[in-house]
This record gives sequence, structure tokens and C-alpha cells, in this order.
Amino acid sequence: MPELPEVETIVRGLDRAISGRRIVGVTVLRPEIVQSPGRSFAQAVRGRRITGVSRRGKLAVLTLDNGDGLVVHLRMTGRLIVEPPGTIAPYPYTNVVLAFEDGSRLSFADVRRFGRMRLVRSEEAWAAEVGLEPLSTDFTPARLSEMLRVRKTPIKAFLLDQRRIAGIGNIYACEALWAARIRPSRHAGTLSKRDVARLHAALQDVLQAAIAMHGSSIDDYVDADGMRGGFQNVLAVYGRSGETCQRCGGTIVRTVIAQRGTWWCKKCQR
DNA sequence: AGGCGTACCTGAGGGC
DNA sequence: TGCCCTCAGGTACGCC
Repeated sequence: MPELPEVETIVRGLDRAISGRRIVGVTVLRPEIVQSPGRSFAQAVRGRRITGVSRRGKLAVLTLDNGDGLVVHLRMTGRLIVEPPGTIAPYPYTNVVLAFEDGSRLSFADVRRFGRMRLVRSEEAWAAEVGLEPLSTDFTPARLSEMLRVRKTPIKAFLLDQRRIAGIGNIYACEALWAARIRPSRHAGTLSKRDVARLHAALQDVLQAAIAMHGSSIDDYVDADGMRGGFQNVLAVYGRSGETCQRCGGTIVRTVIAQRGTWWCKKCQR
């Protein structure tokens, strides 16, 4: 489900909705979903106030007033939903509920139960494993070029590796490679300086455009208020096998790279 | 180092 | 209608 633009959208909504609220109740319906060092998750979280909600790669981070962080990975089908006071029925497939003092609550729901909610002492514990933020000023064509050099992995597999650049998933890897006119199976190290410049620009453009449209809702992504995104309506290649390329009139094909469905135009992506 | 298969889970959708 | 198969926005692990 969620890649950088979707998590960014969720996090912005959550920051507006629940920052400043105190957690007065914690219900863990699926213990395997939460991780917490030492004390029990519920004990460690209950009574804390949420001071802010932010994003790192595809991770949502709820910062608590004692400096701890609730790091949430939604994986494929996870949802973070804010429910107003008076809501009785539990959100479908809810695994963890944080209840606030005003009667509102945050539900972490996930049909497939791949998503995780982890309590961390400080950012150092996990931030080192997460790569560069593609929308930060640290991410420059020169840095990208340096990371790609001599690497033999297909460029698409490189883009999906969260330890290098954080936040790009299958949709936006496909879309950015189309925008940059680069064939997804190209070995990373073979990209020319021009290719790298186009890819760098394409990644930032695609991610920013998707954030502006509140992400892509292909199947089940919704933001913190349960609203769908709009970027699925403007996807150029993702999920469009057999359709005509809007740029060159070629045919969009589906292949498999790094075990993931990959959509691209055979004619104009080289 | 990196590719590949598999595992984790459930549900949707297509073909027959 | 219903059964069977494939696929899904992600990552981890073990094996070569």
C-alpha cells in the first residue's frame, strides 16, 4: 500500500489531528504487531502525550513527550485511522487502538497483518538503516550518481532498496523510470550523467506531484481521515499493461524485476 | 554483493 | 454460482 507520498499524506493528517493528545488507553488485539524493548508496549505508551507526527522514508513516527518514538510501518495494507469521540464500531481489521482523553482514538488496522508498530528509545536505534530522503536537499544528482556507480543491480531494484533511498516503492519506481525514459532493467552503473539527472528530477517531480494529490489509492490506501488519494488517476504506466504510452504511442508492457511487477514502455524507455 | 525462492497474510478479480 | 489461480502499494530470511 503506502509509499512516501501516501505516508506523507497520512502523517500530515495525523499531525493536525492528534498532536498534543494524551494516550489514556492502549488496546493490543494482536500482540505480534507491536514491539517494545523491556516493558510491555501498553505500559510504556499509556499516559504519554503525542508531541508530533512525522515521516522517515515509508515510516510514520509518533513522537511522545518523553522522547520515545512510536515507529509505524504500514507495509502493504496497514492503515492509521483517527476516529472521533463517540465512535462505537471498531474499524475493520483493527490490531491496535490508542484511546485519547477526549474519547477520540487512533486505530492501526491491517487486513494482512504485515504492518508493525515499534516503540523506540531514540531515532538512532533505527534511522541508520533508512536511506536518504529523496525530497531533501541532501539528495542531489551528484549523490545519486555516486550511489549508482559500478552497481550491477537493475536500476529499479536499486530504487526499491530502502537502505539507499528511502520511501520509493513499486508504483513510484515505475512512474519515475517512465518519466526519466529509463528502462527498469538497466544496470544502475550504466546510467549516463544525463540519465542520472533525468532520474533525479523525475523522482522528485513524481513524488511531489503525488503528495500534492494525496497519494495513490489503487486498492485500499486511505489517509488518516479515511479519504482516498488522487494520483492513481494520472499514473502513466503502473498497472497499465497493453495500454498506449501517452508520450510515444508505444505499448506498455509488464515484466518482473526483483520479484515485482514492473510496467514500462518498450519504445521510449531505454 | 546480489539474485532467487519463499514466507508472512487476506482478499479481489479473472478464467473457466 | 463457485472453484482455482494469480496478483497485490513490502520486507526478511536462507541459500547459492
